[in-house]
Amino acid sequence: MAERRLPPVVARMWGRETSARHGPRPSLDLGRIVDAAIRIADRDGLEGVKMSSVASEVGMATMSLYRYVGSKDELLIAMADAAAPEPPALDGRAWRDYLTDWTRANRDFLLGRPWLLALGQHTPPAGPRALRWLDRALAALAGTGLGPGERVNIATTLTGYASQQAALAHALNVAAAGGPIAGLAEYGDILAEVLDPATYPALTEAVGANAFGAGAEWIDDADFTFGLDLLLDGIQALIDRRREH
Amino acid sequence: MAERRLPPVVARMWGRETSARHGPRPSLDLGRIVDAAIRIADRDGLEGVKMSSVASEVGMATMSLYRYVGSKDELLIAMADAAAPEPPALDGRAWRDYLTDWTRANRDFLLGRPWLLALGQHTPPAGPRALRWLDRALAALAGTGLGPGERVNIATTLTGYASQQAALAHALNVAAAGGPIAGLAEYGDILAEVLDPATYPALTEAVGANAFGAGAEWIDDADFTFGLDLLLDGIQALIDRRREH
DNA sequence: GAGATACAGCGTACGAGATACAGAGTCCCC
DNA sequence: GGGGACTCTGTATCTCGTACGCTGTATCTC
Repeated sequence: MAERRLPPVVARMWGRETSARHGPRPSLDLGRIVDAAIRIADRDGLEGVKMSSVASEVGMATMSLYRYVGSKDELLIAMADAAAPEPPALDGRAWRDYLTDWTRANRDFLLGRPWLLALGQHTPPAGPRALRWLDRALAALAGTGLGPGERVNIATTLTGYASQQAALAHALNVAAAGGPIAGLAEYGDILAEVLDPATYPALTEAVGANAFGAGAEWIDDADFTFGLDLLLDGIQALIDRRREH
Repeated sequence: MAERRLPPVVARMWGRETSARHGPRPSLDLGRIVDAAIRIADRDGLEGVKMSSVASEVGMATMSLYRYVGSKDELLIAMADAAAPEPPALDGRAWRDYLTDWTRANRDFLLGRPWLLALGQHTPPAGPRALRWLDRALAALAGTGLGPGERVNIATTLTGYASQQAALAHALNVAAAGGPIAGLAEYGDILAEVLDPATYPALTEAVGANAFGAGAEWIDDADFTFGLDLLLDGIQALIDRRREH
């Protein structure tokens, strides 16, 4: 088992720059580069983020970025963390109240920066922002009598729920704005055109009942709340079970 | 509002090949190409899927593929659909029984083909396989008195839950196998090294309590079932509410 | 002070990979 | 039996990420 170190960017995200002993001082820092990259992603989407475009945004040569990031993937990791806002303040609220707010805020910032969804979190959270989110959720669950592992588990599940909902809502927004499929109504039309009722009986019926037509319930805020309440109810049940034990 | 057609691959996925009137018959079909691509992805991961590697897998020149797919992205869309197995058979089971099975099967095939997770479903399902999955879930909910939109919504939520869980489990597997972060224990060590207790009080405590150490509860099958039951309980509650109305 | 040295910034070059284009062969249709 | 659409393919191009090495500079050592 080889010895593992922090991925270099992660170290830099925490300000653990190896203090230079010799040579000129760096004229930039990771933060400025990441901010520039985020600005570009907000404006042009993730495909606009190229090493060259980021470099010119900060006014440096392309290769200069590699003094700070090691690879484009590392830059993306740093972006994923820095693009999140600060988590909502706990303010002594009860766990359920707070976590509702927390999860909604989580979904909302993903919707505001949809390129975060395309990034896909393939790594456990290790940046300062992401860990601050995790910390607040754990703090909210402090008085519940749940074990530390359970609390982490819950926070993770809620994060997953938030990004799932964000991805869904975003897919719809894209569709409505004229993506490959124009919108829900179009989607229903396409299905109707293509479906064989023998192979897809239930779906055919749903299409016939206009489940995909305009005004159909799909994912909106009521759905978000509904699903979230399911999860929170379950957590409540778990707390109760632990308490009587 | 411009007229929308099916994305070209989708049409081909449904066998809507524009029947050739002149010229030589195609020596391949989309299915063979997609199968080859899936074989490569299973063996070498998603990075192994290049137009050139797929082409040589089917024994054709790279550019020949473009007679069938239009672009690499289209190929990926077709792969995403074809890589799913058939959904479990309903066999007259009750909705809850079936959907439990359905959701688990959904998670499992994602775990068996982790590159599907990296693909990220940015489009609503439109392939034959994906729609068969949707159809079966809708069928399972047929007798419940829920509206068509609600049923679709439920199926979507469960799919999301399955992929969320799969992504989580896969991230852990990668970590355990020596990804950028070696495993949970290492993760805890790293956090311990980096955290400032003043800014991350609850997290620090969790790390201290070994929430990330070996043997900590995280995501395993019990967690999957637990979360799933939460959702299903909620669905049951919704059904009951609709019934009394 | 006067090197020595490590490190910042950057120009150039290379390599991978997707895809545009054009030519050559093939087969259906009239 | 000729025309034209359609298939297959080689070559060329374009976009990007990034390795390498040079140049200058600021700090350290003596």
